[in-house]
Amino acid sequence: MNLKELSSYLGLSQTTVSRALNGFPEVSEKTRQRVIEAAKAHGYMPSQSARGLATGRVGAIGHIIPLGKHQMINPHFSDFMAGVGIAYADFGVDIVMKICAQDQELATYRKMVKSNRVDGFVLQGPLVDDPRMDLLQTMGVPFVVHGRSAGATQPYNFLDVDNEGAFERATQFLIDFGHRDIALLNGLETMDFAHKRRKGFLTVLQGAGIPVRPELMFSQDMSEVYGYEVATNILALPNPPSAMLCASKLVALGVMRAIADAGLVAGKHVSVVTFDDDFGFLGTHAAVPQITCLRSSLYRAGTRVAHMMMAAVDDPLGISTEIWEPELVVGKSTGMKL
Amino acid sequence: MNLKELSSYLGLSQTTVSRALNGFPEVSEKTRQRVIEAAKAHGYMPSQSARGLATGRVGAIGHIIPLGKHQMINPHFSDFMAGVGIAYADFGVDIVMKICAQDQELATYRKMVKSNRVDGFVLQGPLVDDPRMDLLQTMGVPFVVHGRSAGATQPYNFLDVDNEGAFERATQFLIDFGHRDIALLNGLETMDFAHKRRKGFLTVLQGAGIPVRPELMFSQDMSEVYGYEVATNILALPNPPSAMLCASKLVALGVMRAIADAGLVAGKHVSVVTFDDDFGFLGTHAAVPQITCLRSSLYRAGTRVAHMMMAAVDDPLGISTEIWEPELVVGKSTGMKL
DNA sequence: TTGTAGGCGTTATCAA
DNA sequence: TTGATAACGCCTACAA
Repeated sequence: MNLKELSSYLGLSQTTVSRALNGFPEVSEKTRQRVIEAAKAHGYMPSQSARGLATGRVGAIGHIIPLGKHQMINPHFSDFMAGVGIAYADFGVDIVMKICAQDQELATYRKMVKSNRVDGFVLQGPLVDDPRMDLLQTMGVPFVVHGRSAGATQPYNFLDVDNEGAFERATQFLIDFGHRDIALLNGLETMDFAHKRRKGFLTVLQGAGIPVRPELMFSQDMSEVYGYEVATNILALPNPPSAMLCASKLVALGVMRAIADAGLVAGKHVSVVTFDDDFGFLGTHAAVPQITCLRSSLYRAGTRVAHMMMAAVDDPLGISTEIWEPELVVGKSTGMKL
Repeated sequence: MNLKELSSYLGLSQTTVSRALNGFPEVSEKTRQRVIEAAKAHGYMPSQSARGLATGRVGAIGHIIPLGKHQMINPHFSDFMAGVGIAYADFGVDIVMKICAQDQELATYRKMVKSNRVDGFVLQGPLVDDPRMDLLQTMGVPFVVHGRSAGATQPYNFLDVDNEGAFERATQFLIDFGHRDIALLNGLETMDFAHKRRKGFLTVLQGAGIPVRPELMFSQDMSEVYGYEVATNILALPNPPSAMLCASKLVALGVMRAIADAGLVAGKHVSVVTFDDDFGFLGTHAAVPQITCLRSSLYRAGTRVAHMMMAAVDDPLGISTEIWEPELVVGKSTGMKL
């Protein structure tokens, strides 16, 4: 059933039916009701291709996932996407997801724009210097960044957590407990978020006059194994750290395992603080409810970004930015330095 | 740049340019080259909306993810999607991903079909009795199932692993080691794969004349915590199992943790076998390389399903089915019953 | 308040 | 081998 059939069935013009369905004010309420009912009864839905062609809006937002950056195979990503997807549903918008080889990323953006596949993009995992913003800005396509990019030259829409401030607070929190030898198990520092966390960490250390120990600073893809191996190694140092600051709960889980394996107790012999993106499938809440963390919901970030995206499509010129402050949740993994 | 502009630039008709670009044989090689070069130079890409309207093919496959079934927030899902996505790229096809509330699932399929959003669907996580197949079959939409559904009435395209056979082998493997008290930590048995695994498990137990102990059989959403808690409980039984069969590496990780916490050694005091979907982000290979497992790659399954999907779109009547046999990889988590 | 007619960018049919 | 021309299904001035 298409518009033509539906309207001839109703004895109305396509125009009137279209207007009735799209909520135009000039249609009489009586006609509108009749149209809406008939549409529902016959299961009429406008063809997205036709509508896209006519309006220039295709009702889809692009999410491009370069494989090999571990974005896809990664719970942080999934949780965020769930939030985005649920919010899009309210707008009748779809996710067009494109998974591509890493070196095809920019080309993929270009193709999707040229072929008019989407009305805009959500960018995830921004780097310190990220070429995507420039590309999309010169192409004139609306986009929203989850995170920020320190190297950006023009204003752009973004939603970020205050990574720098969060790690300042966490570091200060540990210092207040008397810790001076603090390890940093950061994410990859080409990523903007990790760059900012490192910055926050160093700012507070230096402010407190604590010498930086580069051998306690790590920057890697976040995984359980990474946490386990690094923690195992540094706990075996002649002068081991008394506290560890982790970039992800995944990493912290590995750290906790290493601490246990070393016969130590977290919160007593070693303090652990982690950034907690608060995701569900590992059941980490139940497993290790006790880790002190900076918490921010990726799911909620996703829904918010989706709303910002819709606004950006409606008004390509307006810029909106948001920075969220993570909550510091004190658990049992932190305590006074022995 | 659109077709009209490109063709007038070339001094050719739109028809000829379109034909040249789409590989029609009647175009002279010389013209074709000229067209292809100009198209590349100007970055021309056909509008998908227009093409979709003209051909009826929109170049997109639907993946509908009901939230709350833990599909999205789940590494099994991600790994499979990565494979699918990479394979689609070769066909110039996109994933249209729709995340919806659980009770909206069937309605969402209907809407996407009616609005002509996609050329077909990939179905994941089929239940023993799954209404989706019937729906899509009556709507006449091509689809491929990753997995199977025992309750299906009509033939359909699917790719599955031999879950029943795999668990038969695993169970026999443990029995051969002298184990008789074997726990089953299965996935949710409304899911077809879990149903089949249970069946395989029971078949072999009964064939060997080993009494079934229902208090050692569990069926839940697969997570680390599930494995940990169940294993902790059953190891404390007066008559604990000497072996455990897990539905997922996530579950097995929890089991291993519980075994360690109980001061036992896997492969010595307790044998553990797991289904291993072989995903990467947890770095489980490095962390626990030793668990005996039935292994099958979700990523490869994804690429295969994508190819089957493309074939199904080209020939909506042809049915193709595939069943893969997982590999039994013997690790150190299994040994003779003490 | 409703209808007519043209256009969105392709592909497909038919003729040259 | 190429080119007019008519769809594809919808939206939207403009007219009534």
